[in-house]
Amino acid sequence: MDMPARAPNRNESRSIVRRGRPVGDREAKRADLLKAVISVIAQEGYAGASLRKVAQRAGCTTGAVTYYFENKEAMVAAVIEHLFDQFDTLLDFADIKERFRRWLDMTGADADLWMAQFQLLAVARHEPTLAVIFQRRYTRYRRVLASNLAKGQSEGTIRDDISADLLADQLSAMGDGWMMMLPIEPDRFGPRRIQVLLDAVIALIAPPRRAARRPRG
Amino acid sequence: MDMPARAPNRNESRSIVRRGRPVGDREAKRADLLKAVISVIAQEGYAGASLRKVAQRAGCTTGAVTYYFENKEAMVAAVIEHLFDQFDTLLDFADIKERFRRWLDMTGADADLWMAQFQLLAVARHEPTLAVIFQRRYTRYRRVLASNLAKGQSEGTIRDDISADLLADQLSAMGDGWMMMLPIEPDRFGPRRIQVLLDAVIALIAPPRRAARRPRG
Amino acid sequence: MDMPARAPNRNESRSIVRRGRPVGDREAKRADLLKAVISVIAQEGYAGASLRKVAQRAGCTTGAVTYYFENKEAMVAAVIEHLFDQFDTLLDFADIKERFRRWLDMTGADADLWMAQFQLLAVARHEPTLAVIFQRRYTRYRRVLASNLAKGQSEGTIRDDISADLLADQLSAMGDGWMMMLPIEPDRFGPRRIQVLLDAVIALIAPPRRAARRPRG
Amino acid sequence: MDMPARAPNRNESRSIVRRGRPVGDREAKRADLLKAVISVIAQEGYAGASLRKVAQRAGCTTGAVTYYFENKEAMVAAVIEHLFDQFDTLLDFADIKERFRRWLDMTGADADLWMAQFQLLAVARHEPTLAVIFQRRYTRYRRVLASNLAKGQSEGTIRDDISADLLADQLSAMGDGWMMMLPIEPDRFGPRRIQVLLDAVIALIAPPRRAARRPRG
DNA sequence: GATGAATGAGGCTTCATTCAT
DNA sequence: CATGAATGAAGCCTCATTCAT
Repeated sequence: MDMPARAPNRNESRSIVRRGRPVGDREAKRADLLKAVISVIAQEGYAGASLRKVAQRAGCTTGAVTYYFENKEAMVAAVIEHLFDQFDTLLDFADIKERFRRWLDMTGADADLWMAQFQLLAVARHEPTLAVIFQRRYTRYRRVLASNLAKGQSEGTIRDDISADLLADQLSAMGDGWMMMLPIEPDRFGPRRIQVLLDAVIALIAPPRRAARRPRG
Repeated sequence: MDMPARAPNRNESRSIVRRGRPVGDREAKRADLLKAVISVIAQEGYAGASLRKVAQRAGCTTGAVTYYFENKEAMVAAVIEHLFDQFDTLLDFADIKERFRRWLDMTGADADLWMAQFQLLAVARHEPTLAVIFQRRYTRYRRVLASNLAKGQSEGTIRDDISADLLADQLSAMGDGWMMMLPIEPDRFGPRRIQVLLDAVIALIAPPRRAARRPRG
Repeated sequence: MDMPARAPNRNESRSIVRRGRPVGDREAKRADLLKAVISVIAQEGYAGASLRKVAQRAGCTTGAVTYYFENKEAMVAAVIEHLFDQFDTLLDFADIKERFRRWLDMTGADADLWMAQFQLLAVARHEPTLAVIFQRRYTRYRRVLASNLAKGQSEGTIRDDISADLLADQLSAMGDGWMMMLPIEPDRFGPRRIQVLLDAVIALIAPPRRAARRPRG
Repeated sequence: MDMPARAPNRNESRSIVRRGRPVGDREAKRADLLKAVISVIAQEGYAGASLRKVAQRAGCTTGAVTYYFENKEAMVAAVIEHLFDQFDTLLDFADIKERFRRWLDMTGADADLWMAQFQLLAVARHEPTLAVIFQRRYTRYRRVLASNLAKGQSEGTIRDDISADLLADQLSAMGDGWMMMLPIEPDRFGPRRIQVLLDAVIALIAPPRRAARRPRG
């Protein structure tokens, strides 16, 4: 029988332990936990993101984590959805330059988001459940991006010799590639360098300059 | 112990090999093990790449693996070097189109290499020892790529309104981004689609059309 | 990365810990473990038979147990087979009385066997893998018992108004029932009482006295 | 706390029930919970009978279970008493054949009772508190059975060469043995086979035929 | 030179239990 | 009355690593 030894009397129990039903709002606590997970994954890698460590960072016990998430897998899935929710806010900025600006800001301020995203992408490769989420949300992301680019093309601010669809694909991949290298070569991604990279992207997708008319004599 | 802990680069190791003497089973066995590691990482993810599984795939015992590699970390380091050795062969093709062609081939034939590379990149994020290797070899890779692009610029086959250095950075990132999504959305990367993507890249870095518009006129 | 902190140097390690390849015979050690499992199950019940406790009783670590048995389930399956192997030795005694005598002895000396058997039977109810083993071996057991009884019937030492098959079924069930109550009411199963019970069984399956004398006429 | 920890026997509880007042939801809810526990134990085994699952099946929260039962142990004890209350109804049928008939019916209709009984018997082996209950109630059960058999002996319908006490013991064990195998080999216990088994039992305890031929003359 | 038995830490999960609300 | 958030121990298992043979 797996009845553990009697729980100690109240006198015996650790003095400060808080038991019983606490106040908190369920959703709020869940959000806190998600933040803790992202933070741990970003800073210690997915392999280091044990439930214990997550609980520790969130300031609760392991049991609490498994109380809010059925599974580790479910927890990670929730994290991925949460991350995309954050990234989707980028899409609200129709202007392509403004969006890159925002992106730039996030790289600095919410670096954890990118780090975690990258780690999870690697994990998702072998976890079909997670892969499905990535497919769904990435597809949506690229679709919006493409439609923005198409608008830019019709306005003449984006080159139109490459379809908006392909451009979206290329830009998305480029962003991912940087996100990927960012943690490995942080020195390469100081604010100034990022600015330069973004400018180059703008140039890359700009319509052929009129200047191009006389480049070579 | 008289065996080297770190896997020397190919260049270094070549030079130390005793001339007249057969290279011995040691190096061969090590190479077999490296292949096994890559295969396991590619197919089961880094998390699934236990020494046991590696040994199993290589058809030997766990002891053998720890005998040939001082450490798991040392083993992984050796794998990374090995992977870059493979990728470096891409750089032998000076022509940009030809290189993309090769890249395309590798994506299909040696898909394991990409998968493993991606997995290890994620791991390296939190393993300074491994991160250093990536920095060193990536930098070298981009330098060669940039010099190739510079040559293309001077020959007028590559647009020169963006510095070769930045172009190399962008292309490298784009390639990484695709490598990253390839395992997640394999359907998006059928041979035909890849062809289209590569054509678009060529267009992206080509000199502005006007030049292209009236070569035939 | 889940490389644990470096293992401590030999100097630091616990003084008496034995590492490296030991001498023992694989099968012998496995048998020892099986005995430990039976002992634990018998004395603490199946619920109390944690791998930890088994290892403790066997004088090794938990890891060792999982080294010898792929699973807890596999371990339990091995135990069941082992138990039936022991019980099968009972079948070597063709004479019905002699067999009961042996059975009596086992009840006293190897009481652990019965206790464990009972516990495992309860568990098997909800573990198909284990249930299959019980079915197979119980069927075999009853078949041999029935053939022994049939021989007794043809020799006139066993009543023949009930088929040997049914008698085997009844006796087997009766034995199981006692095995079941034995741990609950040990006081009811002292040597003397068991003797009485067995005598009663002999009487139960003996040919009707008068009828045997002048069968039908 | 003013609620009773142990579940009183039916007889006892009946007497304490306040006369004029409605029995209240409390007892009803408790009974519902008991049914849920039995159902869970029968279908998932004792190991699977967590408080959570019980609550789930009863359609209430975990807290409710611990509210109605001081302990898991107390809950289980209540279940055992409840089970014996059910079985005791068998004893109301003095006629031996009629009782077996009833027994047969229960095997089919209330199979859960047997399954749970068996599971709990295994658990009780190592839980003195529970074992005591089994001893008390089993003893009572056998006493009534023996007195019934003694009556049969005096009426000449039961063989009298074996004491009623021993016969009760044997029959009880046989029944337990079948109960034990029933979940393991359900195929062996179809309605027809059970009928045959019961007939054989009747034959087993019947007086030697010759006597039966000329009953009392 | 190679093996593989054994270790022990740590990961995920389940569970009975407590108690503020 | 009744709930359900939170606890913390324990269970099973996997793994990198060590080392006698």
